[in-house]
Amino acid sequence: MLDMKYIRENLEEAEKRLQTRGGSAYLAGFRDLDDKRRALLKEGEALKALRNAASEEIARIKDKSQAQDKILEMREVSQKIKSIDEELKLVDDQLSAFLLTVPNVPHPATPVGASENDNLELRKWGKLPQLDFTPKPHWEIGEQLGILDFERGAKLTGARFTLYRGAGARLERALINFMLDLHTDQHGYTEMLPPFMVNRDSMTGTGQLPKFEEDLFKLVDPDYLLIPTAEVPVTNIHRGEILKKSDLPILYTAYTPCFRREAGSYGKDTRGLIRQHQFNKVELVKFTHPSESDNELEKLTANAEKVLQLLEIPYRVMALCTGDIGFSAAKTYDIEVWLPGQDCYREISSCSTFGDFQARRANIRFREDEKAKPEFVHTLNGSGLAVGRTLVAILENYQQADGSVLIPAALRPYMGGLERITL
RNA sequence: GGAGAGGUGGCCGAGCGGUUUAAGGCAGCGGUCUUGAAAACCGCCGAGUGUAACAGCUCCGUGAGUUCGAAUCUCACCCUCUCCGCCA
Repeated sequence: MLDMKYIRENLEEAEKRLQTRGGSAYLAGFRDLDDKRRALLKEGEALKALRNAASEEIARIKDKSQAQDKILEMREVSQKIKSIDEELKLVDDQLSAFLLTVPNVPHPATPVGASENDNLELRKWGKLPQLDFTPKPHWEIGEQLGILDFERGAKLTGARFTLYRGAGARLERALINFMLDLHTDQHGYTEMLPPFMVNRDSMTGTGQLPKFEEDLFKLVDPDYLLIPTAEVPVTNIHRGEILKKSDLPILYTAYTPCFRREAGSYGKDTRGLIRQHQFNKVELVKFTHPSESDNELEKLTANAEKVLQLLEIPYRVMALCTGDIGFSAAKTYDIEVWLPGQDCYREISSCSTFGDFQARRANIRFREDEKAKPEFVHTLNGSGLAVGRTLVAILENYQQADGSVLIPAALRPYMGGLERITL
């Protein structure tokens, strides 16, 4: 959520910056609602002050029959207050509902552009594998080795669900442990294991609600929603809290499955593991001092990159442009991994800073010093990494001419010493 | 699922219709004293909104209601704890 005061005082600038995302008239209607709200507030408060003073007076009069005039007068004032409050609540609800649907203002460093074609490539890492045979896509490798079963996944649930088997299941689990160990032991993150379903307040805090409900899986009876990313429960850990400045930055990592409806992506990536309704991810989340968030985004991205470096898989880092960043994000780096079986780079991690956008929604604050007023922290998060897509990258980059797949050296201890997956 | 108890400021905890601007304590901050520390004593010490600064207004789990006036009374919901049942 944007700062109302900022919008009020910088309406044109805010609108202009928002429009670099590609839409138009993001803030239309704000001025009217805001003026109306403030007028009602002022009127109501004046009447309440009057009533409070009169109530005190009535309290002091011992013989209440002497106070009848005042009481009758206040009865009318209270009626007036009630109707103003009702109207105010209506306007208030409209205004906050409106503000919750306005996306974040892009960071000044986010390159301006209309679509993913305008994203900037910042750096490349690793050598693309030179294969003396035609590389296969991971779904063929996985099916041939008997470690990925797409048909039975569909039988058990439906499209975009996959059954992992044997060394495939083990590899997924090895990757989860490998990533968590790296981030906790080497990068200073504290491991969390949060609930996989959350309430509406949590989804609103990070920005999934109210605008993106159709992307979420919902439970029927308690009104809970399955998390689309660990970002939601982990960022909401500190919802409504005032943190100690000395505790910042707070670094959390968490493994969770992620559940996404993928509404609107019918026919996209229908083969293989790339786009599933349920996938595993190890997430990195930070709560930082506002002055440190830019730095911390660089570090967080480097932490995610480290996973691919240790696995020795080539990748590149992209700076997303204003037209391609997510609703809550101010600035985003995508890490794209090389997939020889598909002859392209695919997103495997998305690392973002949200500025105070989520902190304002979720009311997460800190104090500059003991006596200072609380201020909003900055929140950041990134995949470290998407596990299923990492498994895809291993299958495609480490595939051999005979159909087997080598296990990256860093992962072998997590695979019981297994060096190669064969039929 | 059944029965009971309870949700008050960073924490503990009083208050159950009108000097409550939420008692008191702990923690925290500042000071006196001290070589220094501790102890003792004194002062400050929730959040939001608003103002040049005051003032004003709102907030005692959430929402509705009764009343001139609600932390306090009524109703609904949420959450926590205890016991019973069931259960990995």
